[in-house]
Amino acid sequence: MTDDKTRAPKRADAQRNERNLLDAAAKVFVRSGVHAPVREIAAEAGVGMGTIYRHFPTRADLIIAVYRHQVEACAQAGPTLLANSASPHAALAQWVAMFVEFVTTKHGLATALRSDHASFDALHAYFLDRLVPVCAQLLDAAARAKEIRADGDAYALLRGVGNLCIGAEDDPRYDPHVMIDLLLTGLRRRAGH
Amino acid sequence: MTDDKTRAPKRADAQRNERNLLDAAAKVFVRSGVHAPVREIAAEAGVGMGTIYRHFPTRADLIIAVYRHQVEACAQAGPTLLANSASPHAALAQWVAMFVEFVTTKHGLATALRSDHASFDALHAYFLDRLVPVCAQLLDAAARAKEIRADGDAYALLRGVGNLCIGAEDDPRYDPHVMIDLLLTGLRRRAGH
DNA sequence: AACTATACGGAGCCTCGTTCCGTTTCCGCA
DNA sequence: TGCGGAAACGGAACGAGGCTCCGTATAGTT
Repeated sequence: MTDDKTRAPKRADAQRNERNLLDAAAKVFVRSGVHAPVREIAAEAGVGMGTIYRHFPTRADLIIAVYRHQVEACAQAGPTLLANSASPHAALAQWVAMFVEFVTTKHGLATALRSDHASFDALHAYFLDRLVPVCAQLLDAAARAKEIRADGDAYALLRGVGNLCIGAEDDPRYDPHVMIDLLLTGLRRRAGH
Repeated sequence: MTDDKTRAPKRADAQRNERNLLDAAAKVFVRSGVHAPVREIAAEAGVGMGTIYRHFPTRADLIIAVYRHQVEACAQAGPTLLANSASPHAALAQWVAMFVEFVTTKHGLATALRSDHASFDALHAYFLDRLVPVCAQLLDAAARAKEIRADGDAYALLRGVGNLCIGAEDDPRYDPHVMIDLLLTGLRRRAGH
């Protein structure tokens, strides 16, 4: 699926700069959050701003590149958890917790995921494309095991959980885990039904 | 509680401008959302920008002033619903629905409520100060009626519900009501416990 | 070594928030 | 009625940040 050999091998300096940029961005995201000024990232990497925009036309592209590994890991954890957990619902809960951990750990990622600004469309699309199927699989398994209602919607659930993570880091009074537990509990089939 | 007579009656033109500004802001918020440029609001009202900042030092102040009526209505609806509903949980659900309706109806209000930007602190504070006690009262009544778990936290619930409303208007695939139902269901005491 | 496609850097333009201050307007008082 | 000064006004101007554009530098090729 990737394009290692497909077309136009990049020049050596371009490849080097791309790596530098990724490292620099990762560092800056930790320091100043995902919304750090473009200039700051360029400075950290020691390149001009033209370079940053050439490699990553939108901020979303850069964020995606920086966090790709973790998103992939999260996606792959789905089936693994399903195989190794006591029940599908437990797997779902663990997987959601993993997602929450990831999202809340990065300054402002949750907010960026929900930004309405057009330039973040690619970010939404990537996260959703990659994770909704995994979530759907977990939901499905839990539904088949009669542990949850059958009408769970993976897309909405992921959106909801992502939303619930917003503001987690700068508000000690608000703990998204509690709300997310409530959500997953609500999803559960009642004993009597 | 208001300061009609308390101090320094404003000049007639100042009062007039404040009204104009409120009307203009309301109109602009509908047209362009709560994040519309300050210049646009000033232009709509036919005043300079200095004027807008003099009356409403921060955007939050303006938003609060524009929506004060509705927030008050929402706050007052709490006790009324409690008195007139079949059960406290039903009242809670209705009240939350009312809040959701209000928040999702205004372009970007939900997002603004969760913006981490310092200038919106007043907005958070106002909404929370006004509505958390009402929510707590409903939660309390429901807990006393043994309809829900006793550990419900009004602050967290309101935050969570507000968060779940984010992105409702520009994503037809995401319906906050479903997620909020799940949340309230999760809050419910299980039959067996 | 010469040549050219690539890539680079950062000045510059744009939008938007916010401030500042010279000008205008209101209104109590003589 | 006319004046003086406090209260308001308006918008130019400044700073911060996003994004573009193009003259310059260089890797890779012949």
